[in-house]
Amino acid sequence: MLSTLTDRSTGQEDKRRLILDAAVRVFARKGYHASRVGDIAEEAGVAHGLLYHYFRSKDELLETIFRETWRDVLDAVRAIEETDESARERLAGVAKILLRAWRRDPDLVRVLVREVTRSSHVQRRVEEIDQAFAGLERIIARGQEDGEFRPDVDPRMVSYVFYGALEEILTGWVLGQLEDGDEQIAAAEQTVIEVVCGGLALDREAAPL
Amino acid sequence: MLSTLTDRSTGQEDKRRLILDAAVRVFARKGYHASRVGDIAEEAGVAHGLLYHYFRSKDELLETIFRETWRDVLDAVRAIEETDESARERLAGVAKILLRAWRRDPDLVRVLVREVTRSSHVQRRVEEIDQAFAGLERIIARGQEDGEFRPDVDPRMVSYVFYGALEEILTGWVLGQLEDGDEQIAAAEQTVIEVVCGGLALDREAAPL
Amino acid sequence: MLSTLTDRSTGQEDKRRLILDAAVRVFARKGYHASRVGDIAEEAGVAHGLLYHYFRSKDELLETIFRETWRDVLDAVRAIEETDESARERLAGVAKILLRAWRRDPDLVRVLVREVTRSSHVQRRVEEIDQAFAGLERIIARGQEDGEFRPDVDPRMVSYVFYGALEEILTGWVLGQLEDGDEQIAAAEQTVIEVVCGGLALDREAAPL
Amino acid sequence: MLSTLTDRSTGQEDKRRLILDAAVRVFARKGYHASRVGDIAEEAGVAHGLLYHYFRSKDELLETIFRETWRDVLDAVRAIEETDESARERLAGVAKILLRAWRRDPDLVRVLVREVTRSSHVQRRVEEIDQAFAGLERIIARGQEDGEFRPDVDPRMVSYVFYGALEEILTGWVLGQLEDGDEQIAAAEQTVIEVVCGGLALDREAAPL
DNA sequence: AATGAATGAGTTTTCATTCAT
DNA sequence: TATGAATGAAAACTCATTCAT
Repeated sequence: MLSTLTDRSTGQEDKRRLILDAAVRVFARKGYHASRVGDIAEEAGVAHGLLYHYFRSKDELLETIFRETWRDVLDAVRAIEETDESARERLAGVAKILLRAWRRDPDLVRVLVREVTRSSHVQRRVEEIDQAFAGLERIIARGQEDGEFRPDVDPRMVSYVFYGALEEILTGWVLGQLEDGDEQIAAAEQTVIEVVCGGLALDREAAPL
Repeated sequence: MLSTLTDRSTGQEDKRRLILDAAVRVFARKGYHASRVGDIAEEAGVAHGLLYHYFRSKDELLETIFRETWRDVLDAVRAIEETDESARERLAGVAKILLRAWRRDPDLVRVLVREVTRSSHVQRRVEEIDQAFAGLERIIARGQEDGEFRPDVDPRMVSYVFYGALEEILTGWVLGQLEDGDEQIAAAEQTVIEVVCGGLALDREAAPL
Repeated sequence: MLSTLTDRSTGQEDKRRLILDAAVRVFARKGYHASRVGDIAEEAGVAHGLLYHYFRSKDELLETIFRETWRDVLDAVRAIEETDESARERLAGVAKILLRAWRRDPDLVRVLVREVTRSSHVQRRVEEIDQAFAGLERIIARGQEDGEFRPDVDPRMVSYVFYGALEEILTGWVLGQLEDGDEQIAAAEQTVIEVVCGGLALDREAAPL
Repeated sequence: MLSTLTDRSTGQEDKRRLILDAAVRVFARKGYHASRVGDIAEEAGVAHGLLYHYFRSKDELLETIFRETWRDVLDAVRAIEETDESARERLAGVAKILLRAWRRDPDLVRVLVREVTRSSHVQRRVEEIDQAFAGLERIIARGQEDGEFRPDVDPRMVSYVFYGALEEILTGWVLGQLEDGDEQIAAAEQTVIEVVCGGLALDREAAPL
């Protein structure tokens, strides 16, 4: 179920969803390129021709997975933006969503991390991703405006630092190079927040390189 | 020239190197999958059959690019480890090497950033990459032992945060979503160091999530 | 039509059969190795991709030709085994089937004779061939038990002598080194039977080498 | 050593012979088509380029093996023709040479049986083979003239029967479907002679089919 | 909606052969 | 003689996509 990432599952299991979920599993197992359309159809239990009733191409399948997932993330980030929390709490919220996705739906994360995030298929980072970055940037900028974060760093750059940190940890889990027990996942969240928000704290300002 | 990444160019231009360099250019231009073996041979000015004299397959070509590049990075990280600098200065050194690679050899960075997924898929993150991570981890752990960094975070996890931040910024440049003027490159270095090392500073210790 | 060898043609002409028949013609014309998959597809009037819908490889095509042909031969040999004829008459029946195949379907015989080596190389002589040999052996052994043939020779060895004689004659025809008019074909049958069955006659027993 | 077939080894081991012998071993092991020129060169311990000093092509290598072997066989058959033996003894001599070759040089027989005998490379049966057949035919015809063999069968056809029987037995040994202990080899010789010469005996004449 | 037979463009790889040294 | 780097023709096979049913 795609939407488990942010837990917005609708429960409806039509053929389209069947195919999409099968695609996630197959892509996770063999990688996008090594996955044949027939594999996905077989996994979904339908004829491979049917796939083309719902999706224009194999590529669109991947892009759809991508887009739908990020739409959820985007919604979640927006919801966080609308809370009354501190910037630090907001970033912690985002970290929690992304890192806990690994527990919720490892296959999906596997696909997103391995195939999409830096994919050259989806030539330009899909719009949704950019908007998630923009959300992060706004959270950070607001933190600066509110005097919570030091104002002398570019919030856009910091959003890259923050997102990159999260993604690298997910990658470590995907590739099995980082332990991913419940404790480690919690520790990961805390470390990222401690380090990044610690580094953004006001009294750190103007430290000479 | 592969070795420009860390400036260890030997000047020798044998056929093997010729092919490797051509591959970097072609992969950078069209992406690994869209690059035909014939394109690479043509770019190198040799018959495509010769390619198989030096490399087992198109895939081994990519793997070699990864391996050789990371071997250079690894050497550079080791050299940094052997200096008398502070942990912060050492991390700054690593950041400088990785981020300035974008200026030195954008094609190479383009390939490395865009095809990481393939390298890690095909051959689970080359050993050299792991060792570079281990170097980062040692630098951080030493910083903790020396009382420069707070001791309550897992150095391994922090190495992921640090490396992820750098990689994401490179990705931003590769995808054209982040400005990459000389100023911005310098700013990127400073921001990463400020934020991460700031967050690792001693007085940040034990801040509640 | 493959089955013309023993005249069991069903008349159904599905694509699979179309391809198989085309393969026989093309292999007969150019030899297995010199035949390109595209040639066969063209001869069959289908796209070459379709070939892989029905057969795993070019090799499986040849193997199938062998297997199906020998299955027919096997059936015919079994039918002969079930008659009330003398051993000599039974062997004559087998000789007739194999030698007259040259008239019925020269292309098929051409392929079988010229590519035996490949069939036996790739897949150690199809099971069907072995069973046909076993049938011959049983016919001969029965002839010995019934007192028709001398009992002091190994029936297995004799089946090789008998089959080898037939195959060599077919080879002579295929290579154009032996005349193959109707008369000669009849003479070949008679000669093989005369010589082999003559040599197996009871009063020949125990002749010193 | 090629010439072991009829034991005419000269003892000289020049590079040409080295390559030829290596080729026999490699062809025997992997089959002609699967054998690469490089394999043969490696087996011979020379650079593969050298092969082209002695032979025009890979094909000529096979043809040479073929031709040289059959020249030996041909000489042996001629020697037999010049003896004072009976036709039966002469045929026994030929059978002995061919069947015992399996013991002397199994690799060579393997190659001859699997790659050449019905090969489509050597489109036309090499002249030497034809001459060996002709020798057999003369022996048989002489047997008929001398009143040793029945005159009512075509000697040419009988030479095919005789040779085919021998070749099929060799094939059985090559493919491992026939036991090839010393006893069995002797039995094979005896069986072939008993059956074929028995069938050619005078009193068998005119038996109705 | 659903099927799966049919299509055919597209590319890596192999390997015999050549040739400069 | 001897080497092995260099060449390039040649072909099997894959698989996304279409479409008649």
